[in-house]
Amino acid sequence: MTELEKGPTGQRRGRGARERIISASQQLFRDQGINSTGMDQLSAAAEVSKRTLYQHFAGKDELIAECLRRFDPGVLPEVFERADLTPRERLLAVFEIHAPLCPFIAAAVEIPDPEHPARVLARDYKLAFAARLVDSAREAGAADPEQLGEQLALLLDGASARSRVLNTETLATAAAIAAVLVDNALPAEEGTRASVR
Amino acid sequence: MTELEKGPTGQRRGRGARERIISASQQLFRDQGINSTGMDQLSAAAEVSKRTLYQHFAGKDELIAECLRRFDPGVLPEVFERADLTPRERLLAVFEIHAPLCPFIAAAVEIPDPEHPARVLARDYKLAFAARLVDSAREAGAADPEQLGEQLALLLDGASARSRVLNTETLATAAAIAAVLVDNALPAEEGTRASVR
DNA sequence: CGTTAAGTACACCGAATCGTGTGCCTAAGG
DNA sequence: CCTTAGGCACACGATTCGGTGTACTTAACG
Repeated sequence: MTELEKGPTGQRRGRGARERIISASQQLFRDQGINSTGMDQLSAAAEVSKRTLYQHFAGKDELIAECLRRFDPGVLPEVFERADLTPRERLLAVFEIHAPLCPFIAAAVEIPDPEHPARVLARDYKLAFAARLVDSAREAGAADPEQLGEQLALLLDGASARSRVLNTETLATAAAIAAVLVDNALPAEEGTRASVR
Repeated sequence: MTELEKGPTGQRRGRGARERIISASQQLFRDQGINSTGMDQLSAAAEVSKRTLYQHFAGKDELIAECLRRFDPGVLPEVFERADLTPRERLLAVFEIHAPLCPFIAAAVEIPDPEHPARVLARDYKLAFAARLVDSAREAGAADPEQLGEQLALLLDGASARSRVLNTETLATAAAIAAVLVDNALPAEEGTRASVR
């Protein structure tokens, strides 16, 4: 995962401060929230001098944005690549992945300014993700792919937000809804008897 | 609404500082976020001396909690009382009300500590609201009222969170899903041809 | 009238915020 | 070897944060 840490590859000079900063930030932002995490605490957690921190990132805002940028290749996207699943199964597989509060929602709520780079990024990500759902819906033969994709995206965000408030996992509820929507949107087919759970 | 403000009723002494504080807080918390709103700015906006502020509320935490407590009698609950609607229509009417980011979700995301009074309050509110949806679902004759109520609640939270991230209204998407769910959960009936919009 | 409670004005506190300036060190690369 | 870039330690600064202490004014009630 960190090819800079020990291997003499790429710009092999440093001791990999940048990577440590980003991963520490992602963790702290997730566990404590963005606003509740100070730059001092952050540099301590990353075992990086504060000076180095500011040599890599112009400021906290930029650091936040960079953290969000690195989240994409995390977990979800690979679901869309799974060839062992039918398009229909792929749409539902997204609702099997349990996760803490979506960092993009967190950023959008914690940061008031809609023009903040992190919020623009969050918006872009959500749009891109919905687009992927729409594509899958189209592949699956949905009657109205745009609508189904947008609907599934809303379900995911709902589960994420609601889980945070209730302190309880609510993904199963979203999955049940998704099953209904997919059944309704796809032309009648065998296997429609999918578990509503 | 404010019987203290001018009328010589109750503890009719003060000039109604408390009410001004709360309504100013609700507005600022909504517009700027909780963490981005300082007590100084708040006392200025409420046209109340900072000292008075702290004579009414032991601290910011308590003020936040009180603000959330006052949100309930706002808009939504009255939908459940509308006798001119069928139970079924009542379930769907909830999705007609456009609003900014739900303050309870906002608090749950902005405040890291799950034991914070405001977060406990948010949880309680969401549970109570879902319970009311469940009741309406039962009245409407849903096959599984608990499930339908919980599902509709998730849709509302999803629309709220997603609207914040996308900077776009997404309630219509949630309403469309709700229509499908209600149609599926209620025993076949005339009028099932409700607009999916 | 006088009492009393509500509100005011303003300075002040320690702690935390993001961010810098300075000088030194150390390891990788040629 | 020496150069050089990445990193470090640490003090500092300006601002803001939530919250207080003190002494004063005002208005309602009896």
